[in-house]
Amino acid sequence: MTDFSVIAMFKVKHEDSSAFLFDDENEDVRILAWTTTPWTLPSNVALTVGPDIEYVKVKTFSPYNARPVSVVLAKDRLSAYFNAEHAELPMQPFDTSEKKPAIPYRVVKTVKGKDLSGVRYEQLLPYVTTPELEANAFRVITGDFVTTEDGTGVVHTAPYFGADDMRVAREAGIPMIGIYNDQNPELPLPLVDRQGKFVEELGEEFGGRYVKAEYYPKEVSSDKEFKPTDLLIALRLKEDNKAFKIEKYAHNYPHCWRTDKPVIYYPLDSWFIRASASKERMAELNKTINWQPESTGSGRFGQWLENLQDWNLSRSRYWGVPLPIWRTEDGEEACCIGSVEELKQGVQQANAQLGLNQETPADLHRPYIDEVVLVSASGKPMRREADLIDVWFDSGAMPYAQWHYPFENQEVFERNYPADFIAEGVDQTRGWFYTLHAIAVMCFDSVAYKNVVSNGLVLDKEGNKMSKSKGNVVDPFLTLADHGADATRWYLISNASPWDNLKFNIEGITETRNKLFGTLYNTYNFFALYANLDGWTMDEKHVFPYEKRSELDRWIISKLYSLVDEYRREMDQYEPTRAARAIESFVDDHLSNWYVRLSRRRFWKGNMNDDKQAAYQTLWECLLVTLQLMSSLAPFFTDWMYRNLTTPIRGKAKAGNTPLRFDSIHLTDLIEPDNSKIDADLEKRMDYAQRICSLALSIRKKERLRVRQPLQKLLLPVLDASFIAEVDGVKELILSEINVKELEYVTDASGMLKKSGKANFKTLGAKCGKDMKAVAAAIESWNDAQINQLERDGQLPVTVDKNTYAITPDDVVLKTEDLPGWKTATDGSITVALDVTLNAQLEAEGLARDLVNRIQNIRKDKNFNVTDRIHVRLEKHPAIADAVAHFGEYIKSEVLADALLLVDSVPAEKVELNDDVALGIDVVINGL
RNA sequence: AGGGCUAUAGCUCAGUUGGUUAGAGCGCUACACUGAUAAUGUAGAGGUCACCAGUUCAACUCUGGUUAGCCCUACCA
Repeated sequence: MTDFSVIAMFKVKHEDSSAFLFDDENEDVRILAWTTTPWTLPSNVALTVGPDIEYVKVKTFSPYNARPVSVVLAKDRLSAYFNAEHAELPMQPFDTSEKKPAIPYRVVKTVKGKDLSGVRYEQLLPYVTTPELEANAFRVITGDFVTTEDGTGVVHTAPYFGADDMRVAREAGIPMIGIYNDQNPELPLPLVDRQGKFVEELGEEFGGRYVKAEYYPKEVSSDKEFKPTDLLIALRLKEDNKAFKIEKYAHNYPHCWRTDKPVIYYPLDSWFIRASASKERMAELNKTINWQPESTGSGRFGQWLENLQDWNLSRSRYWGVPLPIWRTEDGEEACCIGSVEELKQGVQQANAQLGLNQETPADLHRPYIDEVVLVSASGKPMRREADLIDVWFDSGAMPYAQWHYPFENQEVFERNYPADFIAEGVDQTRGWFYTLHAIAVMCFDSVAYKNVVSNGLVLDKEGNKMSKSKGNVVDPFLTLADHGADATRWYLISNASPWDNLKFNIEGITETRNKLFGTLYNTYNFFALYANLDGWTMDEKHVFPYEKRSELDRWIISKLYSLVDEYRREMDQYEPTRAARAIESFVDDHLSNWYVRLSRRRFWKGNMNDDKQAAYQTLWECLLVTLQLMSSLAPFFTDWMYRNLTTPIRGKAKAGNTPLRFDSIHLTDLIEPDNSKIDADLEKRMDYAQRICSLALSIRKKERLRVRQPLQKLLLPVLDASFIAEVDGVKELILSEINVKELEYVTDASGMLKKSGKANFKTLGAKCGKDMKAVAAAIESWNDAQINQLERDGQLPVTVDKNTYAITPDDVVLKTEDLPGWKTATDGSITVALDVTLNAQLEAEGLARDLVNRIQNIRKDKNFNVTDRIHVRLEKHPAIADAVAHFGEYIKSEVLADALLLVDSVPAEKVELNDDVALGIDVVINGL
């Protein structure tokens, strides 16, 4: 807002203590002080200077009337008010009729702020004064908050209207200015009343005027002749030769959030809780609370506790909890009521002693409670203090109030206190988090909560705060209606840690839905399709033994229980985002993309047998446990799927009292960790398998060799014997996944292996220090012979300058170089080479698989049932002759064909088999 | 003004006690696979790790400073 600001000239009194500022007794010396609130000037009692700031005395002429004057202001502010070009002008009065007069000046003295301390001046607007003020106020004091960023470096100090002012004035022993009356023998009333009007003592000119223009009714303040009080004061000062400069000044000023009018700071009597007395204990106990993020607890909250001020409880309002404090009129005696029972006794006592006929009000709020009169120890009536208690006290008292503790429910309270966990916005650090803590520490010497998450804000997708005026608010109800609660919840938690601000993007919810929920749904759908066909249900009493399950089954079970571990660990540490991401990775990368993809055949091939049983049980367990882990974040989706998976066996489970007896997933017990199901070696083996497959597929891609085309051999250069044993465990899996016939290890013995070394910077760094770079270069230049020597001897010396280092195998990362003449690919320490040569046998098999694929596509196009048996007729073509001859039975079993015939022509459209071959394929259901 | 958080690919985010090819998903492009098919895989393009200085053999990582965004508290004489 824009206000009239004024630089007032405070006339220094000529005394012994100020003599250094005067050249002679008649010199007019003024101290300049700036204010944007001229209405506080009648309340001025002191001028505050920075003790170490330099001030200058400047001889010049008063800008409004050209009278000689000497002004004091901060040296740094000189250039703001004096044009350096005018420092040389002859010292004579300027012409006041000029619009922009050149005002001559001379800097004649420089002093430190602390030297000015104690200098007395004449009261600027002497409407109200007392002998005490005359003796002790109206002088210069020092304060550390003074700056020279704006104004004059001298702060006009009116203790009633500013906390800093109040503090420095008190420290300096400046008395209060104001109106004394019978009700206020100690503390005078301020010169502005609670309506925002100057008191009558300010005379006809100002008495009764609102100090802010906004407080006037619109019809008054909009009048052309209307002048705001700030301006009237400025003009009064100008007329009296007390103003140095008057101008409009735009600044931030606090406004009431309801009326949008400027507020004024106003001194009020208040009741405080002496929180500062227990700040050490609060800080101490705070250290036992697990803050998430930690920095809010130690930083924002911890530092706030260290500088803790007393807690002002009083609020001048009507609705709320009344302060339970009664005082005698003279304030000598007081009591604080602690319960309804005490109040009743107090009322009875007062009735008896004061001859009253009061009843204890059933409603303890205003206005009823205000009517209650109690009696003091000496027999005087006591009335309630009119104020209410800060509503934040209510929030902090919540743990006790909710149980009406200590009057009732002691047991349930003690069982549940302190709280295990609370969460609120980080903006509540000084609100709820504090009030809970303060009350707990002061009343119970305890924390109120053991764990706390202070969550960040939800911003719009650009990172701006959502606000109605900007129109960037996302409607939560629409979002939930459109995208569902589960995907929304999951997105909120998985996208960013709760304590980070979240850039909310609706597309992120779609991504979550497709990626996690879509994949899980697909996996479930796949499972349900075949489980229904086979009429399979889980039998909790006959779990297929884990040790008899396949490598792949045991692997995904191991992954699952590793996930259980990780989930519990992260959740225990209040890291829900990490827990959610671990689940996402399991579902997408491991369960769907590896386990199901590689296991599909087991579900649809053949009749029920041990392997199929194991596959069903494994996938079923993975789904169920995953759902359970997800259930707190995605309550609806998981419950729906849980019931789909378990409803058929509910009766049996209830009868047998097994874990699945519960109708809802939210009633089940969270799965316990089970280390016996975790096999780290197996997980490592499978990791090798995944990487090896990925490498082989990338070679196929480069060489344009489709996966249906079988290849003869995969070569795997190996660096140590354990690698062979590990890969052997997953060999079959690799070969079938990449459609290769055999896997061959390439070792030193083959003579094909060419190795190179690279420095392991981590181990070598500590060993070699400055010579690191030279040593690393030496290692990279090693030839096979040197590397073999290292492996044989367990060490190899490298000399740099005069230092010799014994390099051990741990210091070197070995890798194999590409095998000349082979197609290779490398990922870290793993290299694979693929034999890409084809022969007639391999080509025929590849074509057979192409045929299977085409026939399957036709089955699908024709919407055949997956169990339908068929007859197939193929148009004769030389390209497929070998394939049909050698792989006819294979084709038939794959496509559930009872007959596969080669005929001259078929009544069907030609199907493209590859770039060169197209032929007619006729597929009909057997018996039709 | 003080305190706190954040800054990495077009977007959303990972990145362990500093260690040498900085990753993922989405999006884009190409290809493949397919009895999960409105699904899936592989590959490609895409980075001054906000900026500056310091410590170190080595800094996205540690220290100091700067800038920008946000939050809290105070003040705005």
